[in-house]
Amino acid sequence: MWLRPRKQERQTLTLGRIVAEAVALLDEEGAARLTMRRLAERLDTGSTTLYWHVRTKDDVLDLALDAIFGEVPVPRPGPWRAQVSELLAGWRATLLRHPWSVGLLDRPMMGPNALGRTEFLYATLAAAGFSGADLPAAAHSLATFVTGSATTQAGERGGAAPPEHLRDHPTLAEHGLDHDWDDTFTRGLGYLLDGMASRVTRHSHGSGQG
Amino acid sequence: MWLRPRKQERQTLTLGRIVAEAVALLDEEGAARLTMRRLAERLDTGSTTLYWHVRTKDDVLDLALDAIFGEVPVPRPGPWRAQVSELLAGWRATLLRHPWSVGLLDRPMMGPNALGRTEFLYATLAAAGFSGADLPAAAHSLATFVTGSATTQAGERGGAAPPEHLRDHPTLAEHGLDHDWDDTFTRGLGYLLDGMASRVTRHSHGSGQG
DNA sequence: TCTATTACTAGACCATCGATCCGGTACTCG
DNA sequence: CGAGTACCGGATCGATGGTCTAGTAATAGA
Repeated sequence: MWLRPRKQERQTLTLGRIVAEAVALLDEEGAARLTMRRLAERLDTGSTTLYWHVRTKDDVLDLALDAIFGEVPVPRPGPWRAQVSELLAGWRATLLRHPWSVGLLDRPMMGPNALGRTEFLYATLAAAGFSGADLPAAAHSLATFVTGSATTQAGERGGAAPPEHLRDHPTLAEHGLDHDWDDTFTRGLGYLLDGMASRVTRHSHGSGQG
Repeated sequence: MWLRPRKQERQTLTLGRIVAEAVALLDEEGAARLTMRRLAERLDTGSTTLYWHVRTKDDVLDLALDAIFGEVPVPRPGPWRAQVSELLAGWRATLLRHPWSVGLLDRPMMGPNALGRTEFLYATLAAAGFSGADLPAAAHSLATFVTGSATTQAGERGGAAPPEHLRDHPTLAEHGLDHDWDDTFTRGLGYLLDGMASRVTRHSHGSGQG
């Protein structure tokens, strides 16, 4: 009776609390150790209760993924190239801050936070002069570039390749092992933006088809 | 007695057969339904037996992923831009032909087939004039581009976003919903290669630092 | 021909997982 | 006060990844 916790002291379970705790658990222990039971335990409740707020475990993952997209700052107005660079840098930082996220990058990202950033990207590029087929191509190229880059970097951790394999791959062994990931990202993004910029300046009056 | 299968008729279990059957199972039913038991059943053996040839289920996945990389054709000699385009087109086609693969693209890809393609990419770019920090940057940009592009496309399947969400995202709604994935890929790769080409022609005598 | 060793197979089993059944509790509205 | 509703959770189900341990077929050595 007296041991029974008073309802008012105990925070009521909300979907927001579930998602926040899921992100914390994922950050601390990784995707493989996210369990409905463990998540419920951290929320001081039974695993069954979670299913009142959520339909499946996949829902939790979708929600958690979109939640961290909310951390990506949306740049203030400015030159389109600076805006894009800033958005992508923040995006990449968020993905790397939550390494479990890269394992979830398959699956449609249709949450409000993800859609908001994508909309910003589209709008920025449209304002910069991209139109027709160039607009989705440019937007997807950039989005693809961040997610792919973060995926590669986050997956690479844990030691280099065994020497036996690398003996047959001289160029790879010489340049590919340890390198500055930040520089690689910035430099690669530079290539992409350079190519995009030359396209938009040359074709600012319309969109090419081939 | 007579029902007992003769040993000679029954094919002996090899790691190669396991991997081949795993790829077939993944192709047919997807990653979620790959089970050691189900895989064993298809091979007409017990699930325990698989663990003699393989340490964990993750091993099977690593092996299967590298196996399909073996399907990616390595281009014959030619201009570097054509070689890169051909390699990436084949790479992308393979990933899309085995949609489960994009969910495995986190995790280090250190199998012989993956390393071989990466080595080819490095070597081609090195021969094209990329050096210093530009070499890993260019190679990673391209690898990142294919994997990210295939991931986005394979994950997007299954219907567009609910209209309620899209109402707040006009630019996205207008251009982003249905588009030609092949064209988007080719065009985006064009941006990237354009940017890379201008870099290598201008700096063919050395590598820049900024 | 007997025996020891090696390569391989598999049934029973364990802890754990996602998800559900069904019985509760507490608050609200009439 | 009584009925309805939003929320909670113990027990449980089927399935999973992986191990223990007992086995079998084939070969090598004497």
